[in-house]
Amino acid sequence: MTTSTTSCCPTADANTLPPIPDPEAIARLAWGLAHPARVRILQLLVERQACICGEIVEVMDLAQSTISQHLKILKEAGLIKGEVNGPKVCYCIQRETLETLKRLIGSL
Amino acid sequence: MTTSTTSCCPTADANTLPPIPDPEAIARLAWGLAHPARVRILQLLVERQACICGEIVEVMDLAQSTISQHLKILKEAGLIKGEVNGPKVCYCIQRETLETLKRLIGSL
DNA sequence: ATCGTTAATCGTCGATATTCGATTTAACTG
DNA sequence: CAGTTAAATCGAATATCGACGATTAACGAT
Repeated sequence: MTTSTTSCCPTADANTLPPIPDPEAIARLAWGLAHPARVRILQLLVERQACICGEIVEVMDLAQSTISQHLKILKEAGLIKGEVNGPKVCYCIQRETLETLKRLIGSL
Repeated sequence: MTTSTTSCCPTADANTLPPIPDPEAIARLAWGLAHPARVRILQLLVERQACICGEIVEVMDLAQSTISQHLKILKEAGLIKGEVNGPKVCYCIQRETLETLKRLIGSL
């Protein structure tokens, strides 16, 4: 990475200057948290280990289609993943992405 | 806080169950980072210690008015503050808010 | 195969974001 | 005071979001 002109400082810059993270990557993840309903869903999924879509709908007085839309956004951001279980879908946090987000925010 | 019916568990819940952070507070801050241009501005302000508005405009090919708008949003979110310096305005990160954001995200 | 349940998708509406050029405001300079 | 520079604000066009009800799709059970 960086370059292949390895004459000087072969590993230094890679280690000492963590490249500035892609603003789009941060924005994309932050966007997942940029709505109270989505934050609440994430909090729910953290509180319980996982959660059926229907339970989320019950807790959060918003229409089922609206919740589904938010779940889609969270899924596209990679913040959650859903596992089909018969006619139900069980959602849970995608831990790695959440850690990535924390690390990226931490870089600021 | 909590309530004033102090009969049982006077301090326990406040200390052992860090209350679930207000989703709106998280969303409001995350919203500030939910656009690549705003992330880049924040990165600029971290990289340099502070930055004149004009410098930001030069770096980031967007119209001056657009940058000004993003700066306004960041300021309203409390993520930056601007200090008038003659005809110029010098922007810098508002450290406390950024730390708050990190802490809130960390709570997930 | 049909029904009932669960979740995703579609279509629409109003609200809000994003961007720009043009104008205004503010402050220094000669 | 007139002129210059810097930044904010205005106004408008476009795009995207957020919400909902209605419909569709997927699956289990009878």
